[in-house]
Amino acid sequence: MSTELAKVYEPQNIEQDIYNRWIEAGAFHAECDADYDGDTFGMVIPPPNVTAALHLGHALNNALQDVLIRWRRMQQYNTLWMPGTDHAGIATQTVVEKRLLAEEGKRRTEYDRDEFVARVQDWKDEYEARILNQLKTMGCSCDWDRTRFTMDEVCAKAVRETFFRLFADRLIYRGKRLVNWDPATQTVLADDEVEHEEIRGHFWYLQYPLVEPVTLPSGTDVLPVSDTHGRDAHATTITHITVATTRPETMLGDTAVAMNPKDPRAEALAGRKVRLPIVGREIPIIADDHVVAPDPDSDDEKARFSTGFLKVTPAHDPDDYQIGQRHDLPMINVMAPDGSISKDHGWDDWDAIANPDVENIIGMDRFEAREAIVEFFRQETLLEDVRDYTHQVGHSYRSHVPIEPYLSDQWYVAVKKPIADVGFEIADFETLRSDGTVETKDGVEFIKDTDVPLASLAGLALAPLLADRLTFTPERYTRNYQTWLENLRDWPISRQLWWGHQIPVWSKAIENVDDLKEASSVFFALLDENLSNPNLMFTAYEIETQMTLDHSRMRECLQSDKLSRPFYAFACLRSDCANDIQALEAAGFVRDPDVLDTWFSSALWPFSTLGWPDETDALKTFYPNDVLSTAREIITLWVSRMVMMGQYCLGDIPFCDVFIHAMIQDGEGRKMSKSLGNGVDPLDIIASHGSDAMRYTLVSMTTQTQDVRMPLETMTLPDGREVNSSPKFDIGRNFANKLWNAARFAMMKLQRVPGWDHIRPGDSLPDQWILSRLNNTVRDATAALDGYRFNELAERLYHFVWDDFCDWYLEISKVRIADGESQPKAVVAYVLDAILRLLHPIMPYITEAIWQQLNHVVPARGPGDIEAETLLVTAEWPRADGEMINPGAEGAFNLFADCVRDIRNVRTQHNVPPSEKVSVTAEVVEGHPSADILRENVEVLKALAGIGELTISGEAVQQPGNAAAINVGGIRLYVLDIIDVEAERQRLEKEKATIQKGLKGIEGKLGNENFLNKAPAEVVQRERDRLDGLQRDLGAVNDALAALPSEG
RNA sequence: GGGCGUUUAGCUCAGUUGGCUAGAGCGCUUCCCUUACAAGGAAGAAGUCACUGGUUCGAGUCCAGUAACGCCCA
Repeated sequence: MSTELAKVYEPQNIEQDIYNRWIEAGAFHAECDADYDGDTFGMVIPPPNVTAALHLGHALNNALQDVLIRWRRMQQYNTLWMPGTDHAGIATQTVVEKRLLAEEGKRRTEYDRDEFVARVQDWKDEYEARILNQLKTMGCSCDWDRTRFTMDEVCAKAVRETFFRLFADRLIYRGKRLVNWDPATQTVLADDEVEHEEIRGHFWYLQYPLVEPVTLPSGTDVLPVSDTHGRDAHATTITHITVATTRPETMLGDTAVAMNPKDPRAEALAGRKVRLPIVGREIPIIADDHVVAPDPDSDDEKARFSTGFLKVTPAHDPDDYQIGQRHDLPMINVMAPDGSISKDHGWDDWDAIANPDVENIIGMDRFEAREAIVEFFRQETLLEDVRDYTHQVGHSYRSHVPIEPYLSDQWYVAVKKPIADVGFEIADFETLRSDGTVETKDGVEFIKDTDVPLASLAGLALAPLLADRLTFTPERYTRNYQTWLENLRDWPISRQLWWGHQIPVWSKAIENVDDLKEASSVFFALLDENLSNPNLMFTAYEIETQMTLDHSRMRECLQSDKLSRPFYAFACLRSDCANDIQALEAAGFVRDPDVLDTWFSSALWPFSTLGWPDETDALKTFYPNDVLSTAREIITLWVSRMVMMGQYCLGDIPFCDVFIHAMIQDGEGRKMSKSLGNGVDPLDIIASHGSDAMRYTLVSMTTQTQDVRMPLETMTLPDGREVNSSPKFDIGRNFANKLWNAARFAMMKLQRVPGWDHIRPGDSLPDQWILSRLNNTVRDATAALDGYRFNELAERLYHFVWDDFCDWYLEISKVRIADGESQPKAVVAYVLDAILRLLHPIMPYITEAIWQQLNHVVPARGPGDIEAETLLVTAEWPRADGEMINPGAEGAFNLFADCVRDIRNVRTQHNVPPSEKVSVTAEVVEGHPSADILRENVEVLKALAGIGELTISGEAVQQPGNAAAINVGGIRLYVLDIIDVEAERQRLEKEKATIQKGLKGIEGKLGNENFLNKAPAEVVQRERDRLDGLQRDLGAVNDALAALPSEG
């Protein structure tokens, strides 16, 4: 490295080299020793999806994490920041499918599974490399040797083990349920993968003819749907009823019409039948409390639109599903997985009802079918009305198409089922019991006021929060987490995808005794004489009742050789033991083709990455971790499940602090996204501004709010590309440049630096002051980090460096060094040293670069004259020395600085060019500290304020004519030979007005009896002191005004 | 419908337990290419702290309500 620093900071020249040095030094690598008993600090990276390269949100989150880990590393903790990526099942599969379709014109189903997965693997390899490179470019100090991927062998083992344990604990079951189905990607989605969007749709009012006309008793009028229809209110015989629906296409699967039992018409109508148009199916009218009675004046929108009759489609609507369960209605599924109308997926009465009208609709897409059906009703004059209706419709968070409630077999995790044996002492349980936040119902402990059993997966996740062991910053997110868990439903974990962890369950339909025999032979073959096999777990699911058979029942069936009802037999394997698989498959068992929800593997991330279920040293050293930093939208999807699984698998929470960072929006408050074209690529910012500048800006923007806006502008990179950027990043770039130049200047001056032990900073006001400021800064910066107050950290350091160090201390040092003093050199070296340490977590590259140079120039600096550490990355974080915090010196220095500022102000007001020296007479009060302050810093004052002649007088001075008078805390300064009397008068009048404004406020307070009586004495005293000061200032201004030569 | 957030200078935002003559960065005005830095220096202008009430000696800060915008959940 050259001894000279470039004039302008050019990050591109140094970042790569410095990163390599850190890697070579192994600075990011955590040594794991199970016996290590020092402080550890661990974090896992929220594994970025391999779907796409990182965006600015990632840059923010990872910058914050890097700040934390670097800070703790400097505090000499044994630190681990675990890196890696997430396979992001549905998302990645979707983008790869799109690419294959675009580039090769082939659909997924035209490949076989292995072939397709290999293509996704290629994509993953490409993006994983890109992502890791992005992180490294940003300066992230992850332990790269440990980089994991949610589908690699280590993580897969943890997934497998967890699945097996859950399965063995009867917490995983298979069920036919109405799920959130994405017809585009053709997979089930969890509730939280569904986004609700406001849609302008319609309510269609469809008439269903009654099989026989019904006469209503008088006084039970059919309420008109709309006034324009002017139905005869006295009619008592009706031939049809009218249902209102937003999804007419589902009528093909209607199996009832429901009405509220309190509806006056219900008595006459319930139990009657209607004939479903198109389909011809006869379906009953039933009474169910769920139905909302019509009320045109209601606040409830549903009531305003309701006719009182609800078409019931149990296979295509969650509410209808519930009604169907209550009334034992048939479930008729009229759709194929792609959302088209189909007779082949559970349309049980097809043979009975098939007719040309309905056959015509088969094969149509659901939206096409909707139009066709509406048209049919219109043609048949059965369409009574169409009304506009704006409502929330669930959309897939991946494909963005409307979700279809769809009946299908899925695997679930039972989140509120009591766990027979948790297997660990959960510390939180005892805390909650003694808090009284546990109540026992029917022998089961519940978390108070919830239906969450303490010893359930939801309970395990909730307990540490309620016991205050898990905390969120900002605190308000606690509630998100809590309410979500309290209202949690079972977690559907199977996904109809190829990219992911394939479910380790083999199944076989047991329909007759031969099946049973075949199955039992393989069961017994795989069990040992104790009827056990640690690698194997059986369970079963009765097809008719949809009930999971318990273990003893199954064994009964097996041993009795009798089969009362058909069922599915399931075998879960803990590992892919070839022997077991072979035996199962030979007996007709087939492995479930589905894969697990991505979040299942993400939930294990904090310990799967550490090698669990093996008892590795890494696990012993770093589990539990300390902090998780992430975005708020995955608190439920991810954070809660990590806690759940950490507790379930290891008996402890994976981290105790969760920091939720803000979402970066564009200048208009919109989410950044590719489709809007308002995304920002971190690498572009790094290319133009440098990594440190980007990091500094992001950190300084991190307040406790939910969103931050980033006004965008287009920028041209050196390579000519036009990219999105933001003027905000200039903040960081300018600051980096300032620091660079300050260091450059300092090091130009740092020859023959005296040892710290040979200087006496206590003798010099500027030295005392800067050291006091420094130690305040160290204290505040550390406290800010402790409290995750990132913006405070950034701003505190900014102002210390720029204002205190550069604008004042260095400027003063120039004068003193020129004057032959060497002491400021030692102080500069020491303060710069501390600045580099303090800024390193935010701006690692530039600080390390300067550090290397400083080590070269002044290897030992600061108290003790100890040689500084070779690398800043592992150097020690400064500790605040309370002895050096000196409010007296700070006050004195402020007085001095005010003198400088006021003289400069006067110069500007009177248009004195910077090059021109002025003469100043200062009148001080002998014996007052201010007298010494001026006398001891004469040369500095002269230089900073551009003074030629400076006279300091302890005697009262007659205000010279042609002089501007300044009053600073008891010092009177006369700037001589100021010629512009009018400008001076204006300046003084303005000052007077300011003083009077202040006086008015204070006098108001002090004139208020209540203030004097009720406000704390110290506040009253402070006001009195301020009053004195202002009155003195006012007197001085008045004197000065009086002394001005009269006009003309 | 339930929950949360935001509303402070032209823009982006700070403002800890109420004590404020309300701050920062950018932008703006004036001067300065002064031997670290023009990505800089010096000086300056700029705000009924969304609105309405209340509590208090005292409210940007606490409470209640209103409005606008945004996010999450159902």
